Amino acid sequence: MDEVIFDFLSKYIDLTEEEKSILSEHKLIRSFKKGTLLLKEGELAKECFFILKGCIYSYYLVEGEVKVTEFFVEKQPITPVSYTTKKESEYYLECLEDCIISIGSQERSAEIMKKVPRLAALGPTVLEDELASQRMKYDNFIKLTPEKRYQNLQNQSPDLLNRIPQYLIASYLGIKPESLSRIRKRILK
Amino acid sequence: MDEVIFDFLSKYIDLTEEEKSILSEHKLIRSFKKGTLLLKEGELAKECFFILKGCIYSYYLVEGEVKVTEFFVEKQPITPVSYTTKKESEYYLECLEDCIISIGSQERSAEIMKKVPRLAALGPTVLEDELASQRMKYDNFIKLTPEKRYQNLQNQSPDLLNRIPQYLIASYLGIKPESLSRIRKRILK
DNA sequence: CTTTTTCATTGACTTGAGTTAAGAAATAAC
DNA sequence: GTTATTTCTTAACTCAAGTCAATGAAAAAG
Repeated sequence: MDEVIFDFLSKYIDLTEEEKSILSEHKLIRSFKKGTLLLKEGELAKECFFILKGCIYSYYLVEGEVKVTEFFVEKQPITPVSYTTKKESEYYLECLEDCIISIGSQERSAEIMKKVPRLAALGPTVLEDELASQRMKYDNFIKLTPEKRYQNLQNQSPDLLNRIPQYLIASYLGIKPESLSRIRKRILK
Repeated sequence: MDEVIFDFLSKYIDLTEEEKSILSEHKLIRSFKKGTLLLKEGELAKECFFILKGCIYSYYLVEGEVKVTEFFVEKQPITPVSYTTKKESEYYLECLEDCIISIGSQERSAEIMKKVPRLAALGPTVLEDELASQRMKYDNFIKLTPEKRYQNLQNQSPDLLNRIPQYLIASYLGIKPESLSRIRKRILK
């Protein structure tokens, strides 16, 4: 299970066996049932997450309507805006499947940094990556029609389409489930 | 003119007069005429910018169509994605007005960091701020209709509406100029 | 296995944005 | 100040997404 974490970190840094075992000691891993809310609107996020198994999605509730902004799966870190800004969260984080998650906190991070100082340098890099992908996400949304967005999703992460109910995919694409149904029908021809 | 820079930096750090004068010495300031392209699609961004005066916008060209993603005005830093990723830019940066801009580069940043080491700590913070605002931008786009987006813009940055031609505002909102015209008419009632 | 609930599809209709084209208004150029 | 160019508005029409409602399919609960 730890391999999932090390695999993620290997993109940024080569860890020694010693360092890996320090990380293994310090990590906090928990399981959550499908439907569990990891973060609610109005709450302060005191934790950040790394998905070992399962799937999580973030959404706003706008006038009673769910507006999905992102899906997260294995090997992805989730740093809630509220975790960095220390302000109340405006969105929800919910488990879409039964999940196994590694949980981070400011204290635990500080502790680990002390023992593996090399990890500190990695912070800004991960930030940069997240900023870049966030921009891409926005830019794609601006540039493409719902239909193109769906086709993009099909090509870039076909796994998500098999794993996630269509009404949530629709919301993520910025349309209603009925419209997604029609788009799918249109594409088949 | 330097005051614009110090004013921006004061959000993150209190500089001594000495430090300020070091910055003043090292900065590179240039003027550009309206219409100048600071970055083109396919180019590698070797510079980042800080606007002292004027207005810049970023846009994609999708099948001959301009898709505006952002407007930048005084006191705003612009770090092109291409500057951090070192890959060819996918979008353009263009001066919407005559501009006075402070220009940054990796080399010059490194030099300044050497003389004012305290500035280094500021990097991740600025990154975090940018990530947060980028996320907000995306989330607003997802959550709101074009009409609401326009009203938001009216409330949050009325200055932009007076400064920027409406057909670019329309593009920024994700609609055509004709639709924005109609929205404005609808709102007036 | 059966029932219940949730999710996906379809159809008829409404609504708002896109398109095309024309003309008015505002800016820039001379 | 006049002309030329760019920008904004309006109108008629098309089209895709929203809405409402019904039905069918799939998944969860019993």
